[in-house]
Amino acid sequence: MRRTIWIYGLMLGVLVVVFKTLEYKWLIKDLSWQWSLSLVAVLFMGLGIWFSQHLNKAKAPDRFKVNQTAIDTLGLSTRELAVLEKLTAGLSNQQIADALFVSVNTVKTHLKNAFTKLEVNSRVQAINKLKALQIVP
Amino acid sequence: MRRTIWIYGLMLGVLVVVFKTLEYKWLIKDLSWQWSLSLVAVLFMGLGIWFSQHLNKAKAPDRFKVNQTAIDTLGLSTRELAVLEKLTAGLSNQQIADALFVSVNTVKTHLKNAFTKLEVNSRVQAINKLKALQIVP
DNA sequence: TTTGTCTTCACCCAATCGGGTGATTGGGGC
DNA sequence: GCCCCAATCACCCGATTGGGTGAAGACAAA
Repeated sequence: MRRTIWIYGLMLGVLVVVFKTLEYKWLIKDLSWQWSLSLVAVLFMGLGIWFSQHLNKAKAPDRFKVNQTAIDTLGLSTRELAVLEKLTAGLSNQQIADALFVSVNTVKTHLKNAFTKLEVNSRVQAINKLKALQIVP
Repeated sequence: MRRTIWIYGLMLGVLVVVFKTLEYKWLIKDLSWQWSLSLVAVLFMGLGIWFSQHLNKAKAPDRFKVNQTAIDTLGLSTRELAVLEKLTAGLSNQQIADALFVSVNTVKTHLKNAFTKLEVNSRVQAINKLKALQIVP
């Protein structure tokens, strides 16, 4: 939002410069009134499109925002989240254990507790719920 | 793309009308040169932003389009796809069997073949690959 | 200090899953 | 007619998973 304000401010500044330039007809002394006007119109329409695209692109690559509220209400711990993240990547319990430098039993415990908190009873259901709750991308 | 062309054509039409209006100063006879120019600039920048947003919104509702090409190159059959779809929903083999009115063994066979074609060896990996290939949402 | 939570690990057991082999049926194409 | 392939099902086996119980250390809060 602050970004938008800055951009509009900048646009107004540019506007002033262009007007001053046109006012004294430094560059366009040979151009007629209509032509200079259309130039300005096209220029600013282009700028509008460009800025809009830019703003959109800035927020469009729908970068994932973790839903911390959901994590808190579910009561998922740090370690449980780490295990779930690996789970989402398609790793087996043994692979998760290797990745996190813990025993398979530990991974199983974390997953058991996480499943209980998520109210699911399979890995795929867990993943679907995590995605639905915006806890993982 | 054709849509864009239409819009730009329309914009040019509006441009002409505005210029004619300004040329004869029907509405702005009391306005100074700078003010009318800034009016045009702001107006067209706004139009540019508006059109850009509009175009973006038109294509943004990223509704899912099945990647039939990927399905064909992988050689996934109709039944395999049906099973994979249920799999994605988080169903167990038995639940898939009940949903599709076939035996669990059949489901297992389809899944086995599908896994081979997808070059994966677990349900979660299969889901990840299917999503990456845009075969399921 | 006691309590509670998080993290770690172990053992057990039933259910499920992944993977292999083999067989039958029906439809389409040669 | 013959062949191929999708679809269906069966059986087997080892690996994995889901779920239960228990316990120990660490650490923060009461």
